Amino acid sequence: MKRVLTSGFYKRHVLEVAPELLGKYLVRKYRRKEHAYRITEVEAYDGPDDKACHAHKGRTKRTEAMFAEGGIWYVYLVYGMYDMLNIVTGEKDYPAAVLIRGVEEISGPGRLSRDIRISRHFNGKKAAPESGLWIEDRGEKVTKKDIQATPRIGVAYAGECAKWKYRFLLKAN
DNA sequence: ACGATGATGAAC
DNA sequence: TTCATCATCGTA
Repeated sequence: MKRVLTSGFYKRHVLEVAPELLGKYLVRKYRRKEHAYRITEVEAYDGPDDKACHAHKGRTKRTEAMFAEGGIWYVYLVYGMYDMLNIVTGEKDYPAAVLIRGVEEISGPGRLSRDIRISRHFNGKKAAPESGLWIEDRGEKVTKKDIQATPRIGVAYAGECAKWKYRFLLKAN
């Protein structure tokens, strides 16, 4: 059973959406072929009070996509080299998103976007088959005890927020 | 352990 | 317009 996730799934609180993305499939259509990757690691970025969230300083040109309603991509460049892939969550005008940090067989968000040919041209696009990049539920059941929560990576600058357990991983079998 | 590499936002 | 900063990776 395959079901494409639609805006109803994404238009909820980011902390509800993030762990549910584990075990779902990121699907990339490229040159008429579909490639699916099982999501194993995500991080939540939640609104203006989260100092690790780009939008905590306010609405800017870069973060504009984060303020859209849930279900669109937010992609941006980091360290001058790598594009980070995020899916926006929640209602319009509330900035929150989930960073897709790892999928099976590919480690690291920088390699992920490079290997499956994602770049900033997806920024602001909808997560749907028409855009060539979306997420599917393939019927896998993931329960709370399959999931581990830890602090986020690479956000030491965020003070207190750096300690929040907003990173979710599938435990190894 | 560290350099590559460039957009971003804030300060001057 | 200049500067420090950065949600990373590959080579050492």
